[in-house]
Amino acid sequence: MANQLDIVFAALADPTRRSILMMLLEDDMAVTDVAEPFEISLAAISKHLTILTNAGLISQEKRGRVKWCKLEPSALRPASVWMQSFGQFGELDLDAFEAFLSETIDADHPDT
Amino acid sequence: MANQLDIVFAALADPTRRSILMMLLEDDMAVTDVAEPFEISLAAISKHLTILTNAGLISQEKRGRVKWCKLEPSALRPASVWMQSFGQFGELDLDAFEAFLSETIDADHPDT
DNA sequence: ACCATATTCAACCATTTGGTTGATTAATGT
DNA sequence: ACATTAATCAACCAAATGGTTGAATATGGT
Repeated sequence: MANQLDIVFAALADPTRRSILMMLLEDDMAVTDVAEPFEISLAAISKHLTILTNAGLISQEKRGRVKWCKLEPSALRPASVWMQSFGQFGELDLDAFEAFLSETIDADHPDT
Repeated sequence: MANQLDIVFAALADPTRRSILMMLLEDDMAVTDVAEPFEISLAAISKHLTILTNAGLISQEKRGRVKWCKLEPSALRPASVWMQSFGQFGELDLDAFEAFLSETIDADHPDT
């Protein structure tokens, strides 16, 4: 019954999942490697990855015994577009974004 | 413990709450009037409004016995900025947005 | 064949979420 | 004073969420 926006926003509402997405910005990763920086169990990470996959935010492809996770940024588009309806902050302020991004990485990534 | 992004994305993950935000795009509204199009109880709407207020997405001001709800679009900025990190869809396609918006209003607003 | 590695599954648990109803508080109209 | 209207509170409920552990399922290396 939940629509795509529900699912995408709910997926983004968890800091572990946002952190995973940030990690995947750099490169595709195996499930075990995704889990490595976090203190929770591999099974918990696996669940988070399922949620991200259901939201379309990542895709997973199994090669051998390794399942590779790949960022799918286009899945964010509907949510991003939705937010622009309130977006009287106009065009993106890239400097503010860079500052925000580095803070976020520090706060969200347990190990970096 | 939850940070602001958690709270904002979680607030946006519910279709009733997004619908309320859309309604408030047009004008400030009293709680009773916000509740009118929905089939759930006034108390449930009141809870949704508390969640939106905690996320900073609306503000509420009591004048007389009426509590007015006002959209606070600037609260969306951090979330919107965050999403741009994945935004290889570049600048906003306004036509796509308009189309999306009208669909969303139809789907989310029970009465319109 | 055997063992190790990668990942998921299943069952469980505590907390949160979104809803309900009935009572309550506060402001207004007559 | 009294009834009406606006909104929240309190107690409760079912379902979803985010986590755990231990077992199961592939796949790969030797």
